[in-house]
Amino acid sequence: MKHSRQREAILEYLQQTTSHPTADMVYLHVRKVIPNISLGTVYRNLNQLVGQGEVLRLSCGDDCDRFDGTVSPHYHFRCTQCHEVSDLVTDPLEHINLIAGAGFGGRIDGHSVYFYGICPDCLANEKECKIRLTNG
Amino acid sequence: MKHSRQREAILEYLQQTTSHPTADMVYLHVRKVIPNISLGTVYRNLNQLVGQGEVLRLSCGDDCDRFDGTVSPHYHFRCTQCHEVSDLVTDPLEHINLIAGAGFGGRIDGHSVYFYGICPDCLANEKECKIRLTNG
DNA sequence: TAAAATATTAGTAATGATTACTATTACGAG
DNA sequence: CTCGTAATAGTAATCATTACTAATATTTTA
Repeated sequence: MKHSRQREAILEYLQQTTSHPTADMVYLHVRKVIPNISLGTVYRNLNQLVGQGEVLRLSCGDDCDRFDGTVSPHYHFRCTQCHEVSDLVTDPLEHINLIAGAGFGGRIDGHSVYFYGICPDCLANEKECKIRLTNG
Repeated sequence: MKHSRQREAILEYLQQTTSHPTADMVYLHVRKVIPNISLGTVYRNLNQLVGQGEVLRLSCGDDCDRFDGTVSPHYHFRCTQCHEVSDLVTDPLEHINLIAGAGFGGRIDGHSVYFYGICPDCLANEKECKIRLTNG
């Protein structure tokens, strides 16, 4: 399917960043290229791209959704301290669909996994704090 | 911790139902016992119960959160057709924390998994439809 | 016990992400 | 080019959730 200029710019940004921006962050960035694009257009095109499987929607329990231009199977990690969402390099766990499907009357098409904990940066800061508390 | 009458009623309802109600559904049910309870009170107490680990919050990418009074480890399935959320009887997959943690600089505290697909009921209806389409 | 301190509430207003709407603009087929 | 369709910008509306406040309930303390 051919993309409009606006949709193309949104997709390009998502494919080129490793962050997992919210709709608002996408809006702010794409405005640098198309200054008068509207937020509604961003939402509409994000939904369309998700529907076509060209973009992933991440709902990790934050107040707002995030979007990911990398559609190959991978998992996500959310820091419970800074709320940053990052990719996790792990082999896909396709077998868990089978485990879950055993004895289930329905059809399992897939799964999404969100790991949570403290990210490397916050962990470093935490340690730093403890050292500071101990020494001072 | 001692619960107020309102919080007790909310917790009781969540522990006794196998559905995974939204805050609004909790509100509607608890109103049968405490008719003038306010929606804000429901939200405030749900947040408090979640914070204390007495209730789970489910964020499966629906527009609104759902709540679960069963806190022992288990997984959830969301039907992409009727949007119903149900429990899935499966062994906990604790080992995937280790798999994911390999080579990751941060600390992984846990994970949440949502399976999706077609639930038994919708699957039955779908088949029925196809039969009907074929025959008529 | 009663008075004072604290916690919780009902009700309502505010917030913020997302969607709906509408008049206008871009664009491909004939 | 001209018509018809699709997409847009801008704005208003929606809906889940949170914030606020004056009033009520509960606990503490004397």
